[in-house]
Amino acid sequence: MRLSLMQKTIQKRTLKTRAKLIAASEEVIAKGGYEALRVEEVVQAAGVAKGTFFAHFRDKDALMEILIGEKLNACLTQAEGHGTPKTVPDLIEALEPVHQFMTSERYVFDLIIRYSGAAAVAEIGPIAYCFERYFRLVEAWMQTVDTRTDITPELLAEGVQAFAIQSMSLKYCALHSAQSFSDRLETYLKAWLTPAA
Amino acid sequence: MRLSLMQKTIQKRTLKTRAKLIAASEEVIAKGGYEALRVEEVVQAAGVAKGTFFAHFRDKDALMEILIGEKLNACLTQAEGHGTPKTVPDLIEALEPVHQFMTSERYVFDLIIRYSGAAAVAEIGPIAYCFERYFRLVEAWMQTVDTRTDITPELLAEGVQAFAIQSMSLKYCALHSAQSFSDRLETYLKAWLTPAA
DNA sequence: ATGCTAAAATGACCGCGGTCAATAATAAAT
DNA sequence: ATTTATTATTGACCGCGGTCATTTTAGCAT
Repeated sequence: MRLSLMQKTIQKRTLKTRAKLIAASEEVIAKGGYEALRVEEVVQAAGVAKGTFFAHFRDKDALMEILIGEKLNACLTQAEGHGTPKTVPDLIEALEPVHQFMTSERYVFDLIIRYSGAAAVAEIGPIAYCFERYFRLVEAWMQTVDTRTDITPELLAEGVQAFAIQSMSLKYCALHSAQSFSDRLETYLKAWLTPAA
Repeated sequence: MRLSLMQKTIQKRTLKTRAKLIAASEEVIAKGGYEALRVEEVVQAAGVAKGTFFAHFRDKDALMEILIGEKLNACLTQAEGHGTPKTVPDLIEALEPVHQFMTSERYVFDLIIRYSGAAAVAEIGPIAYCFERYFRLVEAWMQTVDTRTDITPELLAEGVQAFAIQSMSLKYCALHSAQSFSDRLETYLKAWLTPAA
């Protein structure tokens, strides 16, 4: 007999259904992008009922967090493989895949920003995890790039993140479309990492 | 007879209906906050049909932009009245009403971020306008605060904005709740405005 | 006053995310 | 193999934002 405090056993079919849902979602997204995804379309493609979807994911955003988080992680892995950058342009180039994906769709950018923070320490979501990973990566790089030394690498990295987000935001702002994303970020980071006065 | 190219005349009742809708919205928000606002509740309180709402506002977000933009403008006016700040803590104090309102509700913060950029130069929305105003205000202050001089006040102001947003974001992140909003922003701004190396 | 036309208001309707009581399938115990 | 307790699935249903063909009203011309 099972003890009352035992954790609920997960049936094999649960994993299969979940995999079907994820696969169907990726199919739908490959066809029309993230924004156009409809839960009804996903469950139809997966061959399950609508209620099943919400038994596997808290809501539509939770699925998006997983899918976008996966992609983001792949981009971060790619960035890590770039080799430690030595200059600001090099740093920007190394992070390019990440920034590229984050601004691939307005919907994606907004969702990432919305879930970039962990609502509770206990349950850090996929995207919050990616932000932490981005931060740690840049922090490590800060010791190889030739920067100012009056503040900690941690603070330097937080600043890089802040300026990267600012630059991405301005990509969607018609008032500041004179400069390209890379140029703007370069201006910011030079001023942040190597101040002259 | 009216000419075909004449602009459509606006009837008096249009203004009255719009005013009723705005007033009803403010009432509803005063009761339960921005997030809990339901269009159905607003139109019921205003005594009009649902379709009327959407004849006056493109969508629910458009109404929110107007209402939140109004509040933001009031906060900015208050900030302007504070007198030109001379130190970083003073700068933070001067901007406090603005930051306070922006983080009064998670829903409000997300909406502000989402509409902070003007989608098209032609149609700059209320919130994008406030961002521009915030930026100009800080830019002007940059000439009185004792800062580094190697970069333009414009760039300095953009950085202040970026760090303010970063600090507000982290307010909603349980992983970084050790520091308070003001302390974190102060750390950022000191490093940004008065680098030591 | 009356007729006419453009503007404004209406509410039934739709799309889509999300819920939940009922039902089916699974795995363990006998 | 049968029973039983638990987990997974189902689909009718709801809430709420948004649409649009139809109706009502305002304002001008006669």
